[in-house]
Amino acid sequence: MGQPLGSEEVPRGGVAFPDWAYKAESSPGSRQIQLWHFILELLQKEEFRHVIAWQQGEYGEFVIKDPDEVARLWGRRKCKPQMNYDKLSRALRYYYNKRILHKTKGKRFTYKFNFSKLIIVNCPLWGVRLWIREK
DNA sequence: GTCGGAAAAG
DNA sequence: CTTTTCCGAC
Repeated sequence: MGQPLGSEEVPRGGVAFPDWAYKAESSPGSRQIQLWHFILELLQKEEFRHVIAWQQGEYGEFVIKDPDEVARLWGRRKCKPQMNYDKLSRALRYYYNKRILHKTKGKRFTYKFNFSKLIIVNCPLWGVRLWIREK
């Protein structure tokens, strides 16, 4: 009793807030939204389930069901009308070395977040769940 | 489709 | 630094 109302679930697991999860728009300077933020944003909304969705079975794995639409949405967000899946996927490929994503080989349009070093947390800034790196 | 080098933009 | 653009290779 007497617990403050309106407080969301607190992050589980002794969370630290390091690098890339917090590089949102609130970063010092002027950093734009990053692609993996955008992907996560789409993934959490039901209205985009026909465009991009989590793959059942493997946690962190997602399938782009409509590459053209994802590219269009991404292009709109970044004011890059000429965006297409070919370019978007190149940006995704740069994440391989950054250890944010990797490809699920053999599965079309399927990628996977590196949950080996990720942890789920509630992001108080957006009121959404984000994955951040475990420290 | 997917990969990754290279150059360029912001 | 991240992402965009272009593109040859597989």
